[in-house]
Amino acid sequence: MDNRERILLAAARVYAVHGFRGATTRLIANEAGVNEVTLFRTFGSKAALFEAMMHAHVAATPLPELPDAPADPQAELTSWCAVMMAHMREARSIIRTSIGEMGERPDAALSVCEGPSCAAVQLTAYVGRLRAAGLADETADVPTAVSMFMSSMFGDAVCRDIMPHAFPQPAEEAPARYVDTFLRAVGVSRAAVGHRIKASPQARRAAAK
Amino acid sequence: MDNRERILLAAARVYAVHGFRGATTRLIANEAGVNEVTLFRTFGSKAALFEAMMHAHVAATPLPELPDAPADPQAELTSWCAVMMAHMREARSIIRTSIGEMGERPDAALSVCEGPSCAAVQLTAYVGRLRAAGLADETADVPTAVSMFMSSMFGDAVCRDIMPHAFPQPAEEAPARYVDTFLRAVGVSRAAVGHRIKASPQARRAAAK
DNA sequence: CGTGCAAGCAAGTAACCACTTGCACTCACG
DNA sequence: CGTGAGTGCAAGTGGTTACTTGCTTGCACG
Repeated sequence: MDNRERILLAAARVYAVHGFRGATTRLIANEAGVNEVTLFRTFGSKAALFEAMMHAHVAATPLPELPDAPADPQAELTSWCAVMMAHMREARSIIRTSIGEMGERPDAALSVCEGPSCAAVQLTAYVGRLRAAGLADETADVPTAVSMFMSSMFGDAVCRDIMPHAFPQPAEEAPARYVDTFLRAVGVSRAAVGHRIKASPQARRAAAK
Repeated sequence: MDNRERILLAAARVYAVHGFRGATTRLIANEAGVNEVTLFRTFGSKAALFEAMMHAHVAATPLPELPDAPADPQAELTSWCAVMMAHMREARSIIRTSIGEMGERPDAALSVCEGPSCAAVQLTAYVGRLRAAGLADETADVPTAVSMFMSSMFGDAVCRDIMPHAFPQPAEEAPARYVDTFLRAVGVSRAAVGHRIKASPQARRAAAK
């Protein structure tokens, strides 16, 4: 691992705890085990360093995907949700700090919210496919359900460690429970899914993969 | 309005934008229209000023209450939810900043989360009363539903202004829609409520108030 | 061997910060 | 009128911060 990478990782760690103002170049250099001057020679300025850090961070976390042809919504959504939450939980300190600095540095917060935004679009499209396949209730308030589901995932991943009493179920059970409640809200019952999967050639094809 | 109050309000405004480190005593004094020295003579130190500011802030926002005897869950929860969200939305900048400084100043974040925590307890108790009155499904996963509902309210109130696309419904419709989805999740249908209210003397008493 | 590049080290600079001190002013209250 | 509390103003203190400069060291490569 070269110095550049070491500094980027150290900057992320220090930023997560102390914020932009509190993350002094001295602290970062110590954490990275390099001389403070090296930091300036490599990145030019503190601001440039943090820009590079944010960019590297979002580039390193790819979104999970939802299948084009839904076969088992409960299982597919649960694993998708678990991966999303794991990503967000891992970055929770950086997310919190970035959101907290929204007033001073909007760019950081916006780049952090990019991932969840794309995920919401993905999820909405997936529910659209469920509907097209006749698996979801046509009258459900899908936008509201999606937004509540995303809020729950985000809130759990980012806040569980600081206010654990707000999340009664154990962390490993949470994705399945959120998905369960979400599916009920958009009118996808287990019975209906089992019934339709047998009836729908599209779903049968997907399940056969 | 005396100087002390003026400084407290100015401190809240500056803190909401710049955070603890960024909220310099000079900035606060300018914002309050007083001399910087007055700030130190009144509060002693910057830390003491912010402690007083946080204390004054939580003392100034009382929680809304849910009725002891549920009569119209949909209406009661919607107005409760609207008041809660209005409170949180008004303090959203301070909430964001405090949460962002969790790593450095845990006290601030915890005092900010105090209100929503009490609200969750209130809500859970209310659903318990719905169950006791035979108005809610005994098999529903109430803790998960409550936690998702709280996350949705919190997320909407705190994040809607910075990522509006994540909240598709207009702000004024959101409480009713969240409550609707929540009630479905805990098995309270409008039909069942109407039916049981006529049958339950407890509910009739409450409705007569 | 010599050349050049990357890195460390020591020191310094200009700005900013929380906080202090000393003095002058004002104004209600006796 | 006098006194004391509350405030403003100017200046300063010690510490921290981002960033710079000048010099030295180690090491790969021709």
